[in-house]
Amino acid sequence: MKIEVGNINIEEILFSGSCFRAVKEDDGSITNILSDRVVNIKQNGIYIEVLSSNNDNLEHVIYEYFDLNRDYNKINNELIRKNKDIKDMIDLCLNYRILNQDSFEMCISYIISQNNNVKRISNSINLLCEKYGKEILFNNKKYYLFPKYENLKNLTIEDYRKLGVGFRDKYLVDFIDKYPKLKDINTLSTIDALNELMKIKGIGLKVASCILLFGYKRLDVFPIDTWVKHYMVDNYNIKNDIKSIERFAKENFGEYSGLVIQYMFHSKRNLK
DNA sequence: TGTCAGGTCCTCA
DNA sequence: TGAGGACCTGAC
Repeated sequence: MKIEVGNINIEEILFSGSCFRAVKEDDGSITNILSDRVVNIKQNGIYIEVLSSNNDNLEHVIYEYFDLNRDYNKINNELIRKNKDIKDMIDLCLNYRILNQDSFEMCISYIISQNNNVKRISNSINLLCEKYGKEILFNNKKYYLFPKYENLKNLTIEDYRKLGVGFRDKYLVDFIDKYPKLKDINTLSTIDALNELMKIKGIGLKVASCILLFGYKRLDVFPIDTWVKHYMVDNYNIKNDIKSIERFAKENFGEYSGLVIQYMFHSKRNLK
């Protein structure tokens, strides 16, 4: 299916660090696993050619996943109007979008991500999917969907340890244990949603912020990791502590703080 | 061989 | 209340 996506760069978005399962193929296309299907995407200018294991509602699914219904031009103009000094950075990110990923998958992925590297995070997630996710045959190859709560509810610490998640095994057990009792995050304010997620062992402010940003479309969170800390201290001359950085982001970027942090990553990559 | 990785928890002062 | 060490393990 051919879909017009406009001025975005699929490869840069999928490999920007928030998606752990996309794979680049020899022909330049990218295969990725969404919550209910496998997709293979090849970009040609403002169009993408999508092959999928499931064609139901495919255009809508792609639009949602790449956040194509949101008016980024409007947001960018608003950000630049308030902060003229970030125009150059935003100009490097006009082809970037925040992915809308499955919230359950984001919770588990970002619990695994703490104090970890991307390669190892991907390995653990792929192992988890292979063992407990639904098998899908696509292009004569086996793929595995991310497991559902029901597939994981009886797993033990030892089961997780076998996936190479290390000390995060007990965090995953605690998450699955508390998951059915969690309040509906979509009905909560961002502050309440952060606090609700942080009731789970192994979810601190950074992981909770990432979950809200990539799993719940909340652009007003600011996931501050060591990298963002360095960037903010170097570029904005702020004190090197989370509270100062948080205050600065809130005052300057407001409801789009999370998006601006992603722009910081993305522009830095584009400058390299 | 040692350090580090897109943090969080726990202990102790 | 906050500073600092411990934590799995594979990549570099």
